[in-house]
Amino acid sequence: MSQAETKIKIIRAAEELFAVNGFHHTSLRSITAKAGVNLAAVNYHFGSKEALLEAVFDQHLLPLNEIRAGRMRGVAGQAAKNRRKPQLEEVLRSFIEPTLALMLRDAETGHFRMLVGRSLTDPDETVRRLFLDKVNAVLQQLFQLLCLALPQSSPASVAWKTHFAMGAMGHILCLQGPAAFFGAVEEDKSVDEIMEMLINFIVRGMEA
Amino acid sequence: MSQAETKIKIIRAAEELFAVNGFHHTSLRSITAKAGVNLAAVNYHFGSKEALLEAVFDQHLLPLNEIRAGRMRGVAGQAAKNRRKPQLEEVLRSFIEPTLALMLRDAETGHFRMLVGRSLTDPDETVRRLFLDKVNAVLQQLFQLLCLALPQSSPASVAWKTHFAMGAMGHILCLQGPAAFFGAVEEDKSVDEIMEMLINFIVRGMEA
DNA sequence: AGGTGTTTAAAACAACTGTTTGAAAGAGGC
DNA sequence: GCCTCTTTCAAACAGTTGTTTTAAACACCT
Repeated sequence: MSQAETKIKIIRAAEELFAVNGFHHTSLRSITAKAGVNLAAVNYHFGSKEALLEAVFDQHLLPLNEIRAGRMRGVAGQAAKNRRKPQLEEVLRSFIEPTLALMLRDAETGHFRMLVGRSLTDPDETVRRLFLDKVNAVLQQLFQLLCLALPQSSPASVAWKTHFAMGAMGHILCLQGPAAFFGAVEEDKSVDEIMEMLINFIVRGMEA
Repeated sequence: MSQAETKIKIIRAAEELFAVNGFHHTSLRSITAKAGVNLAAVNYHFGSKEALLEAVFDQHLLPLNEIRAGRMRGVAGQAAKNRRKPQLEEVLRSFIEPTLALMLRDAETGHFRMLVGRSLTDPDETVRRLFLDKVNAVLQQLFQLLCLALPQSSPASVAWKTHFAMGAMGHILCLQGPAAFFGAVEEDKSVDEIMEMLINFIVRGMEA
């Protein structure tokens, strides 16, 4: 088995187990068993359990950050060229659409969705820091753009509204399988419908 | 030392450590060390670590649930008496105000705030279930009331909007200390200002 | 083929976990 | 005083964790 194969098998297994059981609740033994590799392979290929988590993050987050940053630059550029402020909905779409497209649309990354949702508020400081460092730059970019889109709001207000928005988005990423929290009523919505509802919810909320 | 004293000292120490480090990252040894009691005291007085977590939840959640349920019944009763639908903002206030009043106002329970915020999406199924079982009834009550307040929305839509709202509220409960995420701009807001912003955000979002 | 560097394998390591034990100390009634 | 019940204590238990170690297997080049 080639080096790349083993690493990929480990990452795949780790992604699922980290997402479902959490980082700390997942043992290297369960990862390597699921991946069909030897226990020592993780430390050989990645160095440590924590470095493995970082590899899982990077695999999806690095490309996603590229896309989000690109779209946000596009929105900012268009606004600057036309000498007007960026549209609130445009700004939010440039961040949310790529995020949820990756997280919700693709069945393959369904597990990664939960991992991201929980990493925002993981009880473990290590996990939180690792994740936040990966997305900090793009979050700052989003905040700057929102300040331009909402010139009548103070930066402090925009900051809190951004927190509300992140909370709303992050929470639905955490939901397990068919989310039957309030009866079974949530199920009869498509992913796109949910995303449109979320964007609408946040736009109206931020305009307030 | 009386039995009650020891139990209270353990609960206090556990509340803080569970909130800051998470349930699984907190060892019984660190709890008993902080509380100044013997290691075996937890299992003697509570039976298990999990039962201790439940005791921490109950101490704050049982009274809080009473208050929330009472206020929501009040709103529902007034609406029924006047033969009109309940006001959306009234409904949300009856749930959010008691919650945030307990969580944010009281410095003593600042730790419990984080514990609640994280329990909603804790990676550990045990913690999540334990918490959700404690708040499930009042969440269902909230959902029913929101359906009445938003008759033009389908139950499925209301369910998702409720998820968004819970996410926004839960997320700000998780924030650590002075939340300096986007510069240091979040700090110059009082707790009441934040709560009003949050209610406003959710009301507008749900009306959409 | 032979040698070289990389990858796997099983076992052991040291540290930590929640829980249990059995004896010691304490409290309260008579 | 003594007796009984409750509470504390230090020690040990059994299990799991991430990480190392040492040797074997493999792949690849000359």
